[in-house]
Amino acid sequence: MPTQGATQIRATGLELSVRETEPACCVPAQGKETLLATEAEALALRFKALADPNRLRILSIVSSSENAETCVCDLAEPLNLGQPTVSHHLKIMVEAGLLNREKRGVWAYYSLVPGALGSLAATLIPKD
Amino acid sequence: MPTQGATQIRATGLELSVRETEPACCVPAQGKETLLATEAEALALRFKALADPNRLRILSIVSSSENAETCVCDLAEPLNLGQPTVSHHLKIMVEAGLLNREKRGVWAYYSLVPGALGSLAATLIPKD
DNA sequence: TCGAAACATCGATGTTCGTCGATATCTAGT
DNA sequence: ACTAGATATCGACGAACATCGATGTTTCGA
Repeated sequence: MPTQGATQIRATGLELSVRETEPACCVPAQGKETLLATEAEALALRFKALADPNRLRILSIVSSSENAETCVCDLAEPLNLGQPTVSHHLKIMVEAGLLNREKRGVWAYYSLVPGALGSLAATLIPKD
Repeated sequence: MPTQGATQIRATGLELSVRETEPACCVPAQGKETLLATEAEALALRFKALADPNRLRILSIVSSSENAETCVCDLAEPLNLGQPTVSHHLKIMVEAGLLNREKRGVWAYYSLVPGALGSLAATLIPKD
């Protein structure tokens, strides 16, 4: 249950009963739309893909590899992780749209989705 | 041990007779430093602060507020969250270096740390 | 056709996380 | 000092997560 005081001020929209005694806290964003819940959820999904140390290192390895292509066996060893764990992390980043997966023969090659990290970064800078 | 290092590890006395027939998989990054575990952990901590829908909406509200300052009571209602939950999210983002907290009287005002989001975004762009 | 290798998927487990209610702390005004 | 309001902290609970071992799937070579 929310408290009453601030709610009334908000409901009426402007500063009617509040005199100079109040420093006008709890006056929310002027009706402007904030991030919708659905967009926030989608964005959070992509940041969640970056919110793990091992996934960041995977990205680092993939992006610095020779042809910008890496297979699972290249990752498990330097990260000290089991192969199923690496596959799991890769899947998360593929589903987040950060990595491409291409299967050639027995191997699966992973590469950065061009511009994916850039567009994510663009959502962070306030300028528009 | 960069270039050939992992190859001999994988060999283990069996098949190192691979010639031009193989596309040379499992040849890891040639000596290129990947993200150290400690840096990855620190970076992941900051991305973790962005990996929640409600925290992203809090950032959106804070950054679009009039004076770029918001108090807790401005956030609890539009997000449909309890006050303790909002305080908890704010604390996480303050500890991640994304938000400033300034207490004036009874209220606590939160604002963006200038450049914090920008520097985080900078870690995402491949940057050549 | 069989077996080996690379990778994905499944099931389980211990940990972290988001949320809430209750409570503590801190401040301003009476 | 006392009270009321804003915020922080605490303890608990359910959901989500990272990791692992075991197993399934696919591909290639013998």
